[in-house]
Amino acid sequence: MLRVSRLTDYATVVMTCIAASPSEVLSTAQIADATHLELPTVSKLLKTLGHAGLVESFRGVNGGYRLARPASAISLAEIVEALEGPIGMTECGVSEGQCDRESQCGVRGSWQRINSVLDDALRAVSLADMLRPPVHRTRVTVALSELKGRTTA
Amino acid sequence: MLRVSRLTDYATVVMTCIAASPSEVLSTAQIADATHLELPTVSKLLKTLGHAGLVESFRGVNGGYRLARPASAISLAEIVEALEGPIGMTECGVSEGQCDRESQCGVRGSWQRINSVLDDALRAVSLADMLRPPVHRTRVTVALSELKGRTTA
DNA sequence: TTGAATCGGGACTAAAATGGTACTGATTAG
DNA sequence: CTAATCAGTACCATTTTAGTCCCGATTCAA
Repeated sequence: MLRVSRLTDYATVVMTCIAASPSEVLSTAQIADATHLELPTVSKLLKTLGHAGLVESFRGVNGGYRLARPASAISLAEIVEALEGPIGMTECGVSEGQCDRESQCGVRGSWQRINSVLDDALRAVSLADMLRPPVHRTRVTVALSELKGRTTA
Repeated sequence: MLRVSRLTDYATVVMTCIAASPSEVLSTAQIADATHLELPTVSKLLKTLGHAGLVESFRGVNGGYRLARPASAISLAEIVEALEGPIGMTECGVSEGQCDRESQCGVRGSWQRINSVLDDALRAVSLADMLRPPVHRTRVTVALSELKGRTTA
């Protein structure tokens, strides 16, 4: 099964939880409580998300976290990248010459194409989309038509 | 980084290698040599691919492997599924109630949508596509327009 | 000024997945 | 009958991942 790490999965839940109360500063404890995740885990996630510039932190009493930008301006891709680094499904890009046949180039090219499709799909889903009930969502469709235009060349 | 396991990556290389010599029976040793992968690793991969019905095996002297179907009828998705099971990026489907808010439903829905895009993209790339040089490939484009039609509803 | 609440950063541990290896048995061709 | 080859299983080492803990820094408020 292709997968995203469990922490990344959690991160989307945490981000959605924060997005559900915009303009409120939520403490780690509140978020952990609401999401039913362990507090140290949530803390670690928020630290990472903060480094990525996705949430703002406030120290001291009544401190906590808030979205750094409106939910509509934060994409699923950014959350994934914050936790896992650049989006990609293989390590072809880094490791060299494990198969020097011309066929291998085709393999690499195909994977890169898959990566690109996935990346665009992730980029097309915003945090605001994730807040909405799962029906009648249309942003992915929009993204795919853009994508079609782009890859037709 | 989102990823597919290294073995899955290897499997695509092995499959492409076999596809490059259609109607020939290649031994594990030949394939290992051509792909620069360890022989036991290739052996393990081929067994798995055989179970999935993607390659045919022949025992005994001059035995080996051959594609079970034409390369154009084998998709990247099938290779991935053979190695990793059903395609999906999260385990939301199995684990229950880790977050009982309505927001969580949005998260799950979004991930399922991503899964679907990815699945379709993988299904749109055939082994024959991977044999071709990486320029002027058009199948993904075709697939995306189909996909657009499908998700527009 | 003091203390409590809270984030920040890093180190650490335990568990799981992964990749790779070895060995033994079954099958087939010559 | 023998050598070549696939089939199956069990095993081990390494890496990655998840999760926890600790302590310092910061802020608010009494």
